[in-house]
Amino acid sequence: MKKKKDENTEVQILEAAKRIFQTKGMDGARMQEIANEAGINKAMLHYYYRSKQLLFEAVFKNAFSLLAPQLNTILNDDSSIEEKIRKFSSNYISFIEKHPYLPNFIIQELNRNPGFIFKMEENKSFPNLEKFKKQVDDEVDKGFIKKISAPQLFINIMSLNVFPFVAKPLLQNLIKVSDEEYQKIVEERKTEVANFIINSIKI
Amino acid sequence: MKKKKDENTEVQILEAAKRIFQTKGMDGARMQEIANEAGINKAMLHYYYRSKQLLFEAVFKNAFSLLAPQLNTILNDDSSIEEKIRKFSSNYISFIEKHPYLPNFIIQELNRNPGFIFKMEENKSFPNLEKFKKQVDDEVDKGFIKKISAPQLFINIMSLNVFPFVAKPLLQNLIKVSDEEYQKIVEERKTEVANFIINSIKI
DNA sequence: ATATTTGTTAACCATTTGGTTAAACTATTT
DNA sequence: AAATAGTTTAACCAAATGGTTAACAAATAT
Repeated sequence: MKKKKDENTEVQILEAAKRIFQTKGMDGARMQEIANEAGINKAMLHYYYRSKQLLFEAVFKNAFSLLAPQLNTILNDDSSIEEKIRKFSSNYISFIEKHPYLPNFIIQELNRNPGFIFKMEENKSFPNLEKFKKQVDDEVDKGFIKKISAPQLFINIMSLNVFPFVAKPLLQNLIKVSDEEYQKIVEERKTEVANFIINSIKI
Repeated sequence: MKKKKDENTEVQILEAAKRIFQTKGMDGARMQEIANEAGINKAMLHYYYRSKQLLFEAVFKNAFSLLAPQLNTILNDDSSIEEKIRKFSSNYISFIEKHPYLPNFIIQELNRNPGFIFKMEENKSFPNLEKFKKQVDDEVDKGFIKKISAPQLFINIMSLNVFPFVAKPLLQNLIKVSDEEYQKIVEERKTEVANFIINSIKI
């Protein structure tokens, strides 16, 4: 076997670590397994990332920085609340279909270690609710939408969009449908969710 | 130290295991930690439950059997859809406030091992959606509520009620509130969620 | 060309971990 | 009270695990 300076060994490790950590979580993942997945020696993981903890943090930050911009769609954007809800619901579901393990990974690891989110807050692209809050209050005042607090509306939007992915194994078995049927239901939700929310808040 | 046949050593182990498994998950939990929590020797865990896997399954089944009856409230009950939604949202949030780790535990472990739910399905109290489905279709036909499919409505109800607990570390930091304020917001949701849903589906 | 830095590996190491064992202790049966 | 069955413990064990080391190879600098 030849050895060559492979500029992206570091990247390959991160990609492999992403796959393993996102499916097995920090505790369930094994360094050896990540090395195998990357097709390299275990010592390389430590050479590039020092420890399991640091490698994990690199993966987590990476995952979070994918999710954050999605949230900003709904928060910092000049369209109306109604437009935002439609755009977000459709975009977000499409986005997660491309990264199915992402929401669960983030939620699971934040529950394991809630203090972890503070490391994310430093990031300048950390989602900020201020603008959304002002806008909701404003549209309520002007009588465009029914009275609702911005945090509650935000929680509702997130819940309806994210939960079906996070709880897929449970929901799918409760409503007793195949993978394909569940997939179809989720697909429908790209418009269904927005309609449901707007129905509820419109005057 | 005196030894006495303690009829509930087995129960104490289960209680300790519940606390540890529900906070750390299967992979993060350590048998020694469970033994310490129960105040007994590690060998006892194996004496009563054979292996970590079996102890875990006992805990999981126990947790699931707490949750299942809550779901049946909404599924097999003779009140109207509207009443069901109000009752469920209020009851369920109260219930989880008493068992805060439960939903996350179940969801996390089902994601780790989706095949696991089949072991639950055998249980006769496993929630069944048939009645709810009929009822929704019926009320839609009669024009009591807007057109919506039962699975979508069910997913919406579950999402709005469960997600705020599962994603607490994330949501709380996004809307930037203290523990007490978040707690207050969740409390409000006992009625807020039901109103939100009913607003959306009522004619 | 040669020295030096960077990348890579196999072998190794200390600790942790789930699980076992054999003996002791307690309760129950005879 | 002696035998038996059930409960508990300390000590032990093998495998797994995160991490290190020393030697070697490739690329880069001198």
